[in-house]
Amino acid sequence: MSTDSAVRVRFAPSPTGKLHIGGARTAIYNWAFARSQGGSFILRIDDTDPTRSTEENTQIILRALRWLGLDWDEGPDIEGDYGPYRQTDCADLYREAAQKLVKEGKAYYCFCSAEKLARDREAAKARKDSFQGYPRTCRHIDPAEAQARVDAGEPHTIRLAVPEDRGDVVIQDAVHGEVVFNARELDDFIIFRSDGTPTYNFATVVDDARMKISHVIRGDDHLSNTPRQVIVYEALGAETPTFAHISMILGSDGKKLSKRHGATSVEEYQKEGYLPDAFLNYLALLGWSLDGETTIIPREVLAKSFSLDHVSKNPAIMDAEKLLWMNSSYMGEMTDAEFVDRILMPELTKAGLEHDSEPMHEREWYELLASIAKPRCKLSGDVVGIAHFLYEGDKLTYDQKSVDKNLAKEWAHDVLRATTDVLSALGDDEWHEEQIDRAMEALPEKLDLAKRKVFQAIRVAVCGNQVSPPLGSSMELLGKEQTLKRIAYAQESFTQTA
RNA sequence: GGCCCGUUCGUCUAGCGGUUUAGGACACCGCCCUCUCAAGGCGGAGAUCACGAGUUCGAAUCUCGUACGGGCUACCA
Repeated sequence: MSTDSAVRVRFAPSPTGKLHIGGARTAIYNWAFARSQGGSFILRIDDTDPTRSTEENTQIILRALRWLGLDWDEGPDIEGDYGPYRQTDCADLYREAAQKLVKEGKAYYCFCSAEKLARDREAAKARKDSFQGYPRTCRHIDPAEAQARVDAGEPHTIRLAVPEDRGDVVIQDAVHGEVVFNARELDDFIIFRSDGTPTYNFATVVDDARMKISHVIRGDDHLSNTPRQVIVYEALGAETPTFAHISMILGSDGKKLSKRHGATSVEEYQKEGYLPDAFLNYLALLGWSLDGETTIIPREVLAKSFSLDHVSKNPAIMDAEKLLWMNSSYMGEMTDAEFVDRILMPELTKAGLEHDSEPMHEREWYELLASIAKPRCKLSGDVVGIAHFLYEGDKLTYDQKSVDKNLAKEWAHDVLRATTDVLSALGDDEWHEEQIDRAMEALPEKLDLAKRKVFQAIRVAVCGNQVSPPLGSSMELLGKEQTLKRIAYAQESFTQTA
């Protein structure tokens, strides 16, 4: 535990791929923890592996984090007092730190080749030895001799000398509680590769210590690495932070999340039409709960009330259905105006139905459309399918099945004729949802037909499908002229005149 | 192989020794609303709390073991 009271947490992705769901949740927890504690959230790019890290991935990750609405206080693009914020810019720092440890006898040069080590490991495995790690061969080489071999250019790595008498490494994990490891089970692990680059367990600790990180919140896969890192902190003479290891996210079959489970990257969810707030809410709840009752948790509440002791220990299976529900729920909570600006216009424009420069209708028209589209959308793009019939003009596509079932009937002709009569009687200033509905109200009785028959016939005539938004509002949106035109066309083309 | 972690309705979870006939959410089913589709309202079904011992007057909650799943054991992160 840090004596420095300032809470500083970091999210440190390696840009070896896009930001996946698990990483996103780790970022969310770090961010929410920082915000709830009034601390700092730091973004660091852990790109020590030059062969797999790319600048493109870094940008994708940054973009995904911004989309999620996670703002960081220090990072590669926001210089703070603890830079650099990319590990590739820290090469000298790691080298100096490692050499200092060698000088102090806390680390040593190892000349064993990777091939030999692999062979030894295989042999130990074959013998079923209980200890299959590094036998500390080079630990006992005289320092002067080792230095001479290094100076002569002999390939070498640097290994940390785990203190013989270290005993138990006890970790007070904020989500798991006390976890005990025996230092004897730890190898003298490599902290510097023969190519002169630091390994993960070394680089992160150097950086976390340098950046005064107070809480390390990361995936469960690092729990077993933690004792190694604690040893590094101790060798460095740095204070160990509080650790919090969060569980993994699994696919629907309980296996590790992969492509065959569908979308795995944040980018894909964005493209599929999920709202950042809904996505954030869903992910936050996957392994954390506010009180066990509340499911809709706005980001401000998350940023205020997140706490590590409500983080669950067990792995969570990603539930796409619930995410979808969450998304529709967030859309439903928007005001019509918000829905128009954030969903409707962008989607209609993307679909080529509207153009940025000049909207085809008045603002009220879009807000009315928003009010009927909202409860019918699960994903942003769904509005296009709902609104499409309004943009088809005279070239409405009629669904054949709907026509067969509702228009190609003996009653349909009369229904449409009677509808035309009552609607024509409405003045232009009366062309509103309520008036339209009222005008058509008496039709079933007048025609002595079931409501369902009557309105479904009208629906198909006007919307082209037996499934559509409510008739009154649909007609209002369509306009009197277009509505009557469609009815006339349908009557002529599909109905049977006895 | 060794070490470490996890195990409450199908899924996410509440639960921190008695208030529990184990609560909520998604999904599912039914009813209501209704001109279709949604949304909404009401209700239902669904968990021998992985299993087995122990501690205790009392255990989903504490301890130990077993099983199953996962992680680490790399010159990956």
